Amino acid sequence: MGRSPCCEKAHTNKGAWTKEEDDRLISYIRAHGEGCWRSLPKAAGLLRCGKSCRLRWINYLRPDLKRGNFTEEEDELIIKLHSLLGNKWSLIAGRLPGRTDNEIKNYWNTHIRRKLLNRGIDPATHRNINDPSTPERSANTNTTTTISFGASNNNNMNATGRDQVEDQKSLVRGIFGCKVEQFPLQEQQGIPDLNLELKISPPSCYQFQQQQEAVLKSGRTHSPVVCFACSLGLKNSKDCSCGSNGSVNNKSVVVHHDFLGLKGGVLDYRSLEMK
DNA sequence: AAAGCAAACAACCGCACGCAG
DNA sequence: ACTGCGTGCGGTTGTTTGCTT
Repeated sequence: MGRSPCCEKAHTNKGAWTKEEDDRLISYIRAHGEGCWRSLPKAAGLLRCGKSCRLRWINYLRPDLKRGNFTEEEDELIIKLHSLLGNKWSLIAGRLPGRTDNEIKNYWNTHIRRKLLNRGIDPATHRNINDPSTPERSANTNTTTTISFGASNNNNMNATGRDQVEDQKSLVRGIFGCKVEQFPLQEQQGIPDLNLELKISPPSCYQFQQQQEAVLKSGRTHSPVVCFACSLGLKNSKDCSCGSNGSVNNKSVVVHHDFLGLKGGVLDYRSLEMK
């Protein structure tokens, strides 16, 4: 038996939303909050599918949306993030406050794709179109692309390969706000591949302890120490090694790492694939 | 002014996933 | 373990808008 349809299609409106429908939806959500989209249309007196209501609210009616043109900085950030994440529009949107995945997706398809093509860059692979060594990588495939930083030590690598590795390192520095060289153990042992399916694993407790110890040894009282669990909004979780009050042994101050540039849990961590 | 075309935007659709029963 | 529900995501399609001829 198939699953039941999300709504009774025969009795729902489709197409563009009217001002009246918008007002009804806004006032209902203001009064009752988001959630239970399936029952919302009936409760709000709307002849719409719940999914349609959700989409309308998330993409156009939410009060925290930033409307208007994308800035040059936003353009470049989207390009960077897309090169790292592929068509994970919701993840990219999480890095751009006030922008929605749908908006970014449309903007990508109408503006940025052409912009990259004009630069001679393949928007799917982010590599030079004329470079024959470019590996095929479609954003729609399920293939996993890995960035192997360890390969940077390979003396046999050609100049293009080294450039690409440096680009990738630079990209990770830019996006994640850290230097690859900050993880000496990983350098020694060969840095594990960065899985572009974004299966991000928190750094080991050992790394965090090492940072703490270094701070304590240095005698600095306000040296920033990163807690990755907190950076993901997982305060007080079992993976949180800093404590929720932001202090470590009453000596150093933990700076909740600006993971993907989202301070203070702006990003709903559930949208990150933590595997 | 009108037709044709392309770009931009809004919305829909199907699928996948997490969760509760 | 299985099933159904609710929700979110990404791809695609439909509509509107603006430009060119």
